[in-house]
Amino acid sequence: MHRWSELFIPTLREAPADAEVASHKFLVRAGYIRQLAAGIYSYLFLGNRSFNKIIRIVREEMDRIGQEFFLPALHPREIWEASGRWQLMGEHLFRLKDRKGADMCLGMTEEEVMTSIALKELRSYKQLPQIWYQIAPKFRDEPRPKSGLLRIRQFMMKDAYSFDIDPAGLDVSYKKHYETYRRIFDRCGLKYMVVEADSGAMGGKESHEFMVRTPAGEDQIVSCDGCDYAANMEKATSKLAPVADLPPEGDGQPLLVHTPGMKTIDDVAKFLGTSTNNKIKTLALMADATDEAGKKKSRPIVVLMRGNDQLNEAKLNAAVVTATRAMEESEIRALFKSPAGFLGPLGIDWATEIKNGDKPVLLVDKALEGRANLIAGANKEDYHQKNLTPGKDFHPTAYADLRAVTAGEACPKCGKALRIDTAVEIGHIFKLGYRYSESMGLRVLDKNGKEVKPIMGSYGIGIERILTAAVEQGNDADGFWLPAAIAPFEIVVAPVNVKDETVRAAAEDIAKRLEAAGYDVVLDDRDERPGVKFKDADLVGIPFRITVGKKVTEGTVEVVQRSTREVRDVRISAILETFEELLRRAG
RNA sequence: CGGGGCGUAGCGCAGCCUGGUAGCGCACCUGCCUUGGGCGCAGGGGGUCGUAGGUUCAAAUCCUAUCGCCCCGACCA
Repeated sequence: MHRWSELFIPTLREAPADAEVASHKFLVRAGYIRQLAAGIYSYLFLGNRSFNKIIRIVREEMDRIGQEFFLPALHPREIWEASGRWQLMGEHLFRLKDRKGADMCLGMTEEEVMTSIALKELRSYKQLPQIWYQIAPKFRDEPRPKSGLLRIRQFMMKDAYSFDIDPAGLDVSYKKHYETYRRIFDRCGLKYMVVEADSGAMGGKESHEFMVRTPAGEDQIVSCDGCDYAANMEKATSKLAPVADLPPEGDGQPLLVHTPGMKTIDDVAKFLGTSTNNKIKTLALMADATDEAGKKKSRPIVVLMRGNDQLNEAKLNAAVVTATRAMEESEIRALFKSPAGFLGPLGIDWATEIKNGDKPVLLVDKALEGRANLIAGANKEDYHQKNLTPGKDFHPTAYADLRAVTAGEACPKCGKALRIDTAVEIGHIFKLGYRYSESMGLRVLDKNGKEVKPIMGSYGIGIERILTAAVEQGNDADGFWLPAAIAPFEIVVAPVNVKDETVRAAAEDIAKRLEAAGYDVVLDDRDERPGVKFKDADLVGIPFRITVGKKVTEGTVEVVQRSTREVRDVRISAILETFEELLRRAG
């Protein structure tokens, strides 16, 4: 039996000054965690108990679809070199040397190790499909660890990898994970959304993120209350209200207009008496790269958008497959022959495709596709152009969805108003495709004895993010409450006065019986005043409290539900039935 | 990496401007008292003032460097 008086549960009255978000404050105050360094935390008794319960759920569900491995955290450089990520990951990868001077790194994810096992061992289509997973620490040298356990440098991750003979097989493995993830997060008692996501630098096609809404989160999620549409901002779209085009002026050819000193979209629209949505916003960006010879070369990326739309950088990065930065004044003048404020698409020899070629890229947001008689800068100080029609007066390298969705716009599925929330990502599944089997040379023989590349999927769950999200999801001024399935204890039994023998014995008896019935119980047998015990019980995340007080003489105790603070008097003789109802049936 | 803030006892803070040998609350220890929401009284222990160097008779305090932590941004499989 767990007796509080013998346990190390260092609760604090005050949160550390450097904690900002609720989960950080409370996990420290409740004695779950202590910080060792930026983004590195120790889990104490309560934290570790909760952690292990989460892991057990993840393991039970993953065992239904896959096989658990345990892979090294310490990796040789070679396998990362082979996948191309020794370079790609840059400073994010923790690197070190062994005594012989050989380069090593700490695993930030395990595609390389899993694939290297697969490539040595998998020979035949008969061995596929495979789903291999592990639950193990991951290391990422984050430029800015933050918000307690939300973004840390060492964390526990369940990572799984699937190998299939063909895309149809991958669809099956993907779906299995999708369903398994739902079961895991349901069992963990989280309220979450599944959103369409950008697959990021990992490549691949289909991708879903499992998100929990909380102001502490780092991701922006667009969702619809009217239907099941939900997507990451990086991917979200909306049904835009149509904008009336201006009538052509004069002969309909591009028309130079004098706009002295009018540099901003608003200035120009007001000056010309039109809506900002008939004005083109021209964004001058630059993509830096190094060529084979190691020489730096930059390629201009110019983006055109509706006047009052905002660019979503993740969408842009996905479209051009590289990071971009704003152009410097000198670069603007070199390309446009004009100062900023009067930029436009005319008079520049744009590339005809994004890939290859050194010519500047003109990307036009889809919201401008099919529009006519727009207004843009004339690439001449104090002048703009009217009557500009994309495809007629200038030719975009490509059209792409680049605009950031804003709250209140119409859902692309059902048309209701979209909402935008911040959320924390607790899981991510995506179809990797052939990236690693390609780069690392994974091949098996198919039915016809022909060598084929298996297709892979990759699936991750952040263990501490489940805990963090649960705390963010259930807390108040006094502390937090975890779903019973992941709480360190389900019930705390609090005798109001341990010096009162009747009370003490009754509490002891109740705790024993509940424990015998299979509940995780802690008996707060400390010789403390009731207030101290109640405050601690409220703080530490245990979903139920049994208060054993004077009413024991009448055969009654109080059962308090932490989340609602609902109190009910329960006959001691009926205590097991009560929790049967409260915990077992509630799941 | 750019911008900002902070390092003084386990936690929260004051002292620094104007240099004079470190203080408050909570926590902790002992005793008494109390027992349905962090009780009361009395006594007590604990600090290289992040680190290094400098100025000075004297540095938590002034100067320089450095390390660490937090926040905003950039970044984020």
